[in-house]
Amino acid sequence: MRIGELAERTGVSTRSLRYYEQHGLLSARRGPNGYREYAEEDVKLVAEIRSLLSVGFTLEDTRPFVDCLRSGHSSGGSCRESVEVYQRKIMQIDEEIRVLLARRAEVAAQLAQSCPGCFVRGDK
Amino acid sequence: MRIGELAERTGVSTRSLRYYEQHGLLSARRGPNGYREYAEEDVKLVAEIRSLLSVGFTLEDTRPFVDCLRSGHSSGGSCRESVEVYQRKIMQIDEEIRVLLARRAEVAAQLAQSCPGCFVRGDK
DNA sequence: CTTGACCTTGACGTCGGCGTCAACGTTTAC
DNA sequence: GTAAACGTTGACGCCGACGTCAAGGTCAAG
Repeated sequence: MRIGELAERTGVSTRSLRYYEQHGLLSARRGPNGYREYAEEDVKLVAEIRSLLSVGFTLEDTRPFVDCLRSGHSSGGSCRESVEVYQRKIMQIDEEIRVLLARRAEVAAQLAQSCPGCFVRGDK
Repeated sequence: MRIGELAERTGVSTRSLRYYEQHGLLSARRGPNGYREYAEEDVKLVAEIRSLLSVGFTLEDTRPFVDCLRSGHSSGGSCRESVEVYQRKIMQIDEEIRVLLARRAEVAAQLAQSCPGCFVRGDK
């Protein structure tokens, strides 16, 4: 299939598909006219990439998952490196949450000081 | 005082001070040689800006606080508009936290599926 | 007088994941 | 045959808060 069809079937722009290829996450045979030719499996690769991006992974983070799928595994997450990325990511998210909670408290404290009568939904 | 001294006293780069001025948050008299001349109060203005930036405010967000200080209030947060920004910001942080918690759960679930034996610190 | 520490404006680079346009070749439908 | 709908590469724009040159003017100390 060509890039337009892959784009339509995955709901991803052709620009993004070329971008992924440029970064080594996707690869395509080339037809005699220079057009990219994709295989069925590429639909799954793209789906995996988008799924990971949507939960905050960077493109780099998705690489082990893509490699994992390419190497024959049915799930992109079932390789050691993917699992490591999962774990790093969770720790990273936890850290971000900690930062946000601290900020939240700090801002709420400043608000309380500037405006003693004010309160915020969620505070007790 | 000139820009170098203000930079040193506030711990902010001269580049940042000029950037704040460019965006209307700081203003300076000009000496006969074209050099910026700052007043003592500007130290407080800069401190307020940095304090807010450090808890995740954008430069735009700091404007009401700066205006508030300039209009004579002793605290940048004691004006109506500042309070509104505080409240918007808290709601915004809460939303980000919600998003992160959802992502965290989603990633942890995928990890658990790909790697049934794996667990993450913080999960019970 | 000269060095060098200060100041000025202007403008490009950073980071990521693309959107969007340009300028062109190919295929498909009528 | 021709026009629309595809494909190609290349390159700039975006967002925010600056860092970092470049190319110059100003001023105090020796």
